[in-house]
Parts: sequence; structure tokens; C-alpha cells
Amino acid sequence: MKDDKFELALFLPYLLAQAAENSSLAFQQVYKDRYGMLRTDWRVLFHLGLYGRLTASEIGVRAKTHKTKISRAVQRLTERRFVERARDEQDRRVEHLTLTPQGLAAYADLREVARRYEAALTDGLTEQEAAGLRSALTKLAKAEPQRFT
Amino acid sequence: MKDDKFELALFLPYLLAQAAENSSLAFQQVYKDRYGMLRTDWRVLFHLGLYGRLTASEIGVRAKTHKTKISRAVQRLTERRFVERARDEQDRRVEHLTLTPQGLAAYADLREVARRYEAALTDGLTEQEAAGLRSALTKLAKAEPQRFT
DNA sequence: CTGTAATAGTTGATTTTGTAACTAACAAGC
DNA sequence: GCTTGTTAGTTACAAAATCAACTATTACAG
Repeated sequence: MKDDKFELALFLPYLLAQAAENSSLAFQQVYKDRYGMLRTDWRVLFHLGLYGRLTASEIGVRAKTHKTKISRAVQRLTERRFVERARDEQDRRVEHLTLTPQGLAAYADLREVARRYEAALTDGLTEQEAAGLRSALTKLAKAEPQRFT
Repeated sequence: MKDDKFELALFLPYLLAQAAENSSLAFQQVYKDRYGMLRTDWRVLFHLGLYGRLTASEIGVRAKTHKTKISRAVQRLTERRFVERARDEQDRRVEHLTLTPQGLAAYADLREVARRYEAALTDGLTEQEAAGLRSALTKLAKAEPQRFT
């Protein structure tokens, strides 16, 4: 039963999940309480805020998020007047999404919160930790999923 | 619209979530395909495999997981004969959980997979990245959730 | 003792996600 | 033109997560 050479607390998928959940809680509280948004909602909002006009599938690719999740997030954001849809006249399958003034305001507000939150999170880390963390996370986030027998 | 001084791809809660999801996919595939387990299931299995006899709430505390999630995971694991429950005779509210031989076998198998997976993940990182990552994640995972206005 | 609070764990109702199938519009071969 | 395939996005149904309420048992104050 007792085991050698394996520590759950050091297993990356486990540790990453714990850190991710723990360090998103306070931010989640804000976008949920202030704007009734879910995780995918704020991500869509931020993509539109940062990059301007995008289609649902462009957001899906950038955010590595399934199209049904995006579709439902856009639906919620549209109902609440944060986002506006516009059909592309050349290709009528495509919808261009933009933030409404209300959406822009929410984005600007949350972006400030995010900025402060980021600072607070980084504050607890040493230079080396922050640097190694960022660099490693970027690799891990981009890496192709491994293969297993 | 265009924004300065904020990068979504560097926002820790976002980057962490991406890295966490991406680096758990292949492992998830294994415990799902081989044993039909969900995320909480393998976590419970590993806790019992690593630390021996535990109660549901002890696992909940260690894994920072809500008791209903644990309860349902234990239910699934018990149905499939990976785990056995035993009432505590002193305090009959408490149930002690242990792995069955079948549970131990599954644990041993998955632990080996985890070990190899961990090695593969770490392989893509430099020494500094791995060190900074681990140290930073541990802090982030333990930190008290921040406070916001 | 007895009533009230606390703890371990489960259950049920609601919300959210995941998977697959679907509609609508375009593209390309023939 | 017409068939076949592809892409954008939605919808339907099943699986899973969340949150609150619940049972059963113990603790403890008076």
C-alpha cells in the first residue's frame, strides 16, 4: 500500500488543476457577481475586447474552446446586450461579433480587475518562480497532447 | 478597442487553465478508457492508494474537493469493486474507505502511467522551468483566495 | 437526561457541459 | 445545372457539476 517515488502533490496534471482552480476563484467571483457571466462568457468578452471583431469559430480556435460552448456563451452575451451579431454579406454562414458599448464597459472594468488580480498573484512569487512558471505554462498550454499505449 | 498592457495569453488564471486542461487530456484518456473513471474517481483512488485507509471527508480536505463529489465518486468506485466501505464502530457516522485488490491493481497501473506521463511532460521543460513551475504552482495551489472590492 | 448544535455523508433539483446530430450556406467536380 | 463534401453555427439529449436540503449520528450546554 505505502508507496515510494510517487507524490500526488507533485503530479503536474493534479498540481496544475489545483493551482488553476484556486487562482481563478476570486476572479470568477467578480465576473459572476457583477455581470452574471460564466467562464466561457468572460473569455469571449475578452477576446472581442482585445482583438475587435471576430467570428465564433475564430474565438473557438484562439481559445481552444469547443464551438458549442462558444455558441452558448455568445447567446448569453447577446441576450444581455454585451455583444452584437452581424451576418457577413459575402458568406452568409458567418457571423461577425462585436462588443456593444455595454460590453466594452464590462470588458474595461474586468480588464482592470484582471490586471490587479494578476499583480496580486504574481506578487507572492519570486522572479525565478514567475519566469519559470510563465515559460513552462506556455509550453504546456501549446504542447500537443501526448500519446499513450 | 485595441488594448495596451494586457495580454490574455499571459493572464495567469487563463494560462493556468489552458495548461492544466491540455496536460491532463492524455492521462484522462487512460483512466477513462481503461477503467471508466472520472476525474474525481482517480483522485480518490490515488489518495487511497497512497495514504491507505481514509474517510470521505479526509479525502475531501486533502484534495480540496466538495463532499458531494467525493460521495458520488466513492459510490461509483464501490459499485465497480475498486473500493470497500467499513463503518467506524466508535463513530457510526464515519466510513473508512480502502482499496480492494482490484482497486490496488488499478491504482498500481495508473500510478505507472502517471509516472511515465509526468516524465514526458517534464521532458519538454528546462531545469529552470521545471523548478520554477513546481515551486510557483505549489504556492498558488496553497494560497488563500484573494479578496476583491 | 434533554434540547440544540455540529459533523459525516447522501439525495434531489437545477445548471452546465459534452457528444452527436442537425440546418443552412458555400465550394468544387463533373 | 446537380451531386458530394465542407464549413459556420445551433439544437437535442445524456452526462456531470453545483447547491441546498436532507438523514443519521454524535457532542455538548444547561
